[in-house]
Amino acid sequence: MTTVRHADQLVAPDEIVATLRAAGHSVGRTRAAVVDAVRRQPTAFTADELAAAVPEVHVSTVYRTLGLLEEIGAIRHVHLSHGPALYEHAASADVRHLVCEVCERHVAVPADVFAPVRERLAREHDFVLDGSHFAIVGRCRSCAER
Amino acid sequence: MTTVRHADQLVAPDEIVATLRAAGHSVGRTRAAVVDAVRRQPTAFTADELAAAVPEVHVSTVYRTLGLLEEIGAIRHVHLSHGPALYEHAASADVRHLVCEVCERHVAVPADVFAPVRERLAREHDFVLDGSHFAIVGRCRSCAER
DNA sequence: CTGAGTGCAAAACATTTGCAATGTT
DNA sequence: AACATTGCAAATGTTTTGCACTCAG
Repeated sequence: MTTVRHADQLVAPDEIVATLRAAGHSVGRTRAAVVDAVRRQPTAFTADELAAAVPEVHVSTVYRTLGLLEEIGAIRHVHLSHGPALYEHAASADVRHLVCEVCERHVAVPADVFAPVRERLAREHDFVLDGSHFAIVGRCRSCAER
Repeated sequence: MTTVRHADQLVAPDEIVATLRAAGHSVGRTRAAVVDAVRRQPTAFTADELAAAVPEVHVSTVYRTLGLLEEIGAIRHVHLSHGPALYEHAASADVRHLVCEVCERHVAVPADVFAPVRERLAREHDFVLDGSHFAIVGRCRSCAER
């Protein structure tokens, strides 16, 4: 199982900063540095990885900025099974994350794979499936074979 | 959305204790009390709820016992979105848990609802879906309407 | 008697929060 | 100056663990 990485979605230099300002937030060096680091991350990254990329910024600030970026819709986060949340650029393709509960590796698959269950759950159980915020857990081939 | 509760699966008085002994574990009053409390719980319960039912037993012991019961296959646990894990009698029907990410309520639906995706994920992505250990997250009708 | 089981305190982990200090506009 | 943003330390909530003590077989 290979970890699929979506096409790198590097948002234009200050698009995020612009949105931030438009929403009435101030952007000083600290915040600018975090935003910049976000842009430089591969599509899926943890808060910790991001924090490591900006050692001069305190972790709690990283979390706060991440929350803010999520609020303005620049990024979003998914929870894999256990462990830290994964952040991704909101612009990334409409994918669902599959995580192997054994080896923890994950793959992204097109969201429409779930269309049939989605429809059935909606029709028969009044339930709107949302595979975007929590990963779909299972086992990758090699781990399933054991 | 109503919280479906499976038929109460009260395992025979000392069936669990018997299995425990058969597996070479000793069962004193503490462990017996926890096992008894497990039997008295409705199908899905949290470690905390169980602990509350046996105030004389330390929480860490409750967790250890829960782990042991899981090891011998008497119970199993599911992770709803956030918050504590839900334990359930292993004997309960083959269901999958749907959790509303807004109101946190959950419903159990027959596992076969997922058969089509299961098959497709297996075929096209070498991935064995396991909806039994982590809940399927989405929104219940009333929360989805907002 | 001897190993399994238990209580307690403390750690683990990811994330959040209160507050005072600092920076931005 | 006025208000938003930060760093830091401490809290959060769930679960685990090390260790010394106690109990079951």
